[in-house]
Amino acid sequence: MPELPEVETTLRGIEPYLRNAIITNIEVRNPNLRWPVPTKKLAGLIGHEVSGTERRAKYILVHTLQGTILLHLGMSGSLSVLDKNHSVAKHDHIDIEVNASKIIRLNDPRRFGCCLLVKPPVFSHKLLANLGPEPLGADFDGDYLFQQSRSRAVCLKTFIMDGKVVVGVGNIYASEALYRAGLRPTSIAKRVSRVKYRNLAVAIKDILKGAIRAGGTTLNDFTQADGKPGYFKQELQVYGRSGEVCHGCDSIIKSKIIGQRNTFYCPSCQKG
DNA sequence: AGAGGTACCTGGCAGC
DNA sequence: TGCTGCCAGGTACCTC
Repeated sequence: MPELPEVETTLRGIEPYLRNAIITNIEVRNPNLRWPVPTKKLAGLIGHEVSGTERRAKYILVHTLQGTILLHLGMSGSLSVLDKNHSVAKHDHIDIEVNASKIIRLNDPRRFGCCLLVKPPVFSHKLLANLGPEPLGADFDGDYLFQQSRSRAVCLKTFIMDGKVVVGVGNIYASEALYRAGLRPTSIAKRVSRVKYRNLAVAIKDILKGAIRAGGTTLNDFTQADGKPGYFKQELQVYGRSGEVCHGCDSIIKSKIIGQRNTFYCPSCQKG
């Protein structure tokens, strides 16, 4: 479900409720996420104030002076803001209650997400230490991609989905960015030119910004923190469209498994 | 070092 | 209606 735009959309939805809020309770109904949820350690945050929130890659960080809650939504997770005492549904694993009035609720059917407590220095944590640059940051551009790719014999799509290269480009937006840049997902990363990487970097930024503006992509079950769907699905050019006509020419969109993930492209528009 | 495969888990859907 | 098999937005970790 969530790629970078969905995580960013989620953070924007919950941030107003967390800003300077006092954590008044943390309820863990099911600690069996990707890694065991440290219920007791999290309880140590009760009574303390949220000092800030941020996103790094697809992680949401909720800072307090006692430690940082590190949240990941995995494939199927979502966070929503609800009134305290809102009824509990299936897969509602964790509630973070703030100001004794609202709860930030994690629902994650597949339980690939995580909720950990990290002590400073937060960015030295194993999960954060080796991440590549943010795609929307100034240090991510075509020259960087070109330089990183010189020793890489993997498919271009696998390369841009590698979190050590750049974070936040998941399966949907990888296909979309490659389409926008006119590049074949199966091209070998180290054989792609600097000029093409410049186009690709711009395409990645544009796609992600557009998706954030639309509130993310809702395929089956993604909703923003207020329960509304994202509207980027209408703007998808290739993802999920195999067998349909390309919006840019008369060709039929194809799909191919690359790195165990379904990949969509136009054989005519993407020759690079 | 880099490439490729496996594992974690539930739910929805197509096909029988 | 119910069963089976397949697919799904992520990514750490293992082996080669």
